[in-house]
Amino acid sequence: MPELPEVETIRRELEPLLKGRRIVSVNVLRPDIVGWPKPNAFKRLVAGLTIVELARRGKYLLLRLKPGLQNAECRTRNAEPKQNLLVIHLRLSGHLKVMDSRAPVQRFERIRFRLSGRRVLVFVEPRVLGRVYLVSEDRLPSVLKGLQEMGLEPIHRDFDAGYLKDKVGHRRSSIKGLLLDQSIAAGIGNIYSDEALFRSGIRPERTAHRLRRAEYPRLARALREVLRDGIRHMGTTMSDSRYQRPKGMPGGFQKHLMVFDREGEPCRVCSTVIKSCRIGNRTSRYCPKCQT
DNA sequence: CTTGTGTCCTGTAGGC
DNA sequence: TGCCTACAGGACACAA
Repeated sequence: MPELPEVETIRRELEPLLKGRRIVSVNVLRPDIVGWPKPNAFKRLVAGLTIVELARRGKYLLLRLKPGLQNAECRTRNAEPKQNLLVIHLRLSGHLKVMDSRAPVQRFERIRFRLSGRRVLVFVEPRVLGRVYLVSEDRLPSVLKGLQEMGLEPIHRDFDAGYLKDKVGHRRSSIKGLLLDQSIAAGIGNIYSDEALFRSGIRPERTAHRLRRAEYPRLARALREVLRDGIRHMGTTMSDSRYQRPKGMPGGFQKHLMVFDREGEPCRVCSTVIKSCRIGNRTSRYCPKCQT
């Protein structure tokens, strides 16, 4: 469930807890979670590096690392290509916790990073779809194609009606499906696409190339605003979702959802019953009256 | 290039 | 009560 607002909230809350800490060692409980390189190399290369900064691109969390300065071991390590980014993707159910180093193994714990200062960073991921990668900045495009081909984030200043029309104006699939494509609008998932389509009055199954000219600015604006609102409320925590902030707190945007997870309930604007439909193997919710 | 479909993986909700 | 199936979701591989 983590989409851009959830990952951004995690980034903001994690940064003060992780910045300046050294990764002492790594415990990999589920090797499948390590996307690159092989788990053993991952463990060896990440140990000893210091976290200097947390960044985010779409739904990817990026921990910028630098070699430790004092020990001699680092000089030999510098001869290898510099592995300076720890990339984490939470996929559907992943979350990150910073805890005391004595904390017991968590339910669904997949990886534990032991940190300086008696802390640990724990990656909890029930569905084992999330991934961690250790890459150098220059190899990022070849290892993580999704990051390389990522489109603009709707909160980027250049994301506007013109950009959106260029990307989807000629395409014949549903606008909903296209909004989930990270090469078009980075960071959008099922929740925020449904909400943005509601706000712009567009039905999810509408074919992109048949959108009217006036609908592009509305959609671009709705995407931008729904993400900003999501960030402001620190993300969406559904009753059945595992999204939580690093200290276990829920987000607050679920109280503001207009359509997502509301099928069968009355529209908050016009009281019409919210409907749902399947688009490319995903569920989409909309108001039949407010959205045309 | 574009589009749709299946897969990864596991817990949980709902049906019977 | 307990078993079974469907479903959830993001990214990507693959076929048409």
